Amino acid sequence: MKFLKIPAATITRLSLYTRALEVLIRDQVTVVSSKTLAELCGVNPAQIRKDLAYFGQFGVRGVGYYVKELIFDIKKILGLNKEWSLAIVGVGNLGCALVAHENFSKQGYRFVAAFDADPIKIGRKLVTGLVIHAPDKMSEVCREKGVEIGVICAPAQFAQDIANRLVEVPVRGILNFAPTQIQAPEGFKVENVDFSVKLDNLAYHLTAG
Amino acid sequence: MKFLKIPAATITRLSLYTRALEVLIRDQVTVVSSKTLAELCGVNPAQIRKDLAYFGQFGVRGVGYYVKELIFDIKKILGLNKEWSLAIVGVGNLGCALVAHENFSKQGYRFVAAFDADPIKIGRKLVTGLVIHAPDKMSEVCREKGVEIGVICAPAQFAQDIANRLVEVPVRGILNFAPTQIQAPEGFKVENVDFSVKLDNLAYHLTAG
DNA sequence: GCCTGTGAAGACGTTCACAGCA
DNA sequence: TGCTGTGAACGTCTTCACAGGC
Repeated sequence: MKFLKIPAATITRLSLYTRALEVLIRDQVTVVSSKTLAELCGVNPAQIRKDLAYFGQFGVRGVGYYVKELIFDIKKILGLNKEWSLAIVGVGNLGCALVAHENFSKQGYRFVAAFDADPIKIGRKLVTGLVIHAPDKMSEVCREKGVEIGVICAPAQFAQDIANRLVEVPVRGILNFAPTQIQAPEGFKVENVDFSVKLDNLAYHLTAG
Repeated sequence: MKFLKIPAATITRLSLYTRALEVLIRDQVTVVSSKTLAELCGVNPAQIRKDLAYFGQFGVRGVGYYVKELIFDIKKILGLNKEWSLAIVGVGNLGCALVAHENFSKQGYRFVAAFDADPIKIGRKLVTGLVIHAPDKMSEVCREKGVEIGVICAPAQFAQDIANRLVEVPVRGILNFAPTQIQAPEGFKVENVDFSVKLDNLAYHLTAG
């Protein structure tokens, strides 16, 4: 069923489903219905069934879904049955925190390279042992380390420039923490993590609603 | 026009518009058309006009929008014409990075309280001078400091418990960085900042697309 | 009986196309 | 002429409702 267009929201939800399923595994639950899983994720049961239906049939009628099988299948769909190599660009407070953050490694995302424009930082090591390189080493180091995803964690005014370098390397995708829209070539995937926008959303709802 | 339902995506875009407008102000641009602004934000021009139309009429036909007026109006809509008081709960690497992050203060978001369950951290001060309190002081300290928004930056397994405390204080909204869905009472606003999910999205697109 | 898988219906958001106005 | 403001058309996503199968 891969040929029909899959909503972006479906992919995001699949990611949430794996989390809920991991909790179920920890609790020794072996089978789950779309109804139960839906409650855990805060979505509609039909939504779950439809999301899964884009990729095949994973359940047993009258029974539900086998938790371990389902999580395996979803992870395979998402491409989480491999390790992904990341590079961090900009190792300020936030960048360092991300590299050290255990959620990434738990999920199979490994930081294998680090870059910063600050001459004082270049050559120094992060707590993980990762050496900080100058930005002009980006192509060389990223290719050598097989970097697939670049994580931009620099001030907004440098973000586009960094993105251009990452596209040139080439890496395959970018996770952008800088509060700015990044232009990238057609087909090149950029995901934004934008907490200012989320805060503004809160501010709006607390003001108006 | 406040009585008709406003799409969540509209609010998110308003936030992006302010950013683009701030760049225009820096570049001394005084008037902008929906077409130009749309290009800067990567959206459709009609989308911008429709988004603004939910809240009134801000442009001049045949001319466009006056940049300074428009940014003022949008900020007012979003509730950014005041300062917001935040509390950070969980001052690990990421929590510290957020408190120190200048994007928050630039936008009028101030961290006025900090909490952590680690006994070693309690009583210590962050680089900003903020004292770290024990979680059981949450009600007392938050009320005293007038905290409006709680920022959860603790491991996933503690997030719901922290959220419950924050709801009890009560704060008015929650920004959640923990990778888990938080249950909150009807009408209580929770925004999630979820970089694992964003990475999973990248992984999917790099695998399938 | 129970729960999945799925076409059809409904809700929602975006884009078009043009009327209205400087 | 140029650009906003907006109803109508379009497309997309979500939910319903039930057929299919254990």
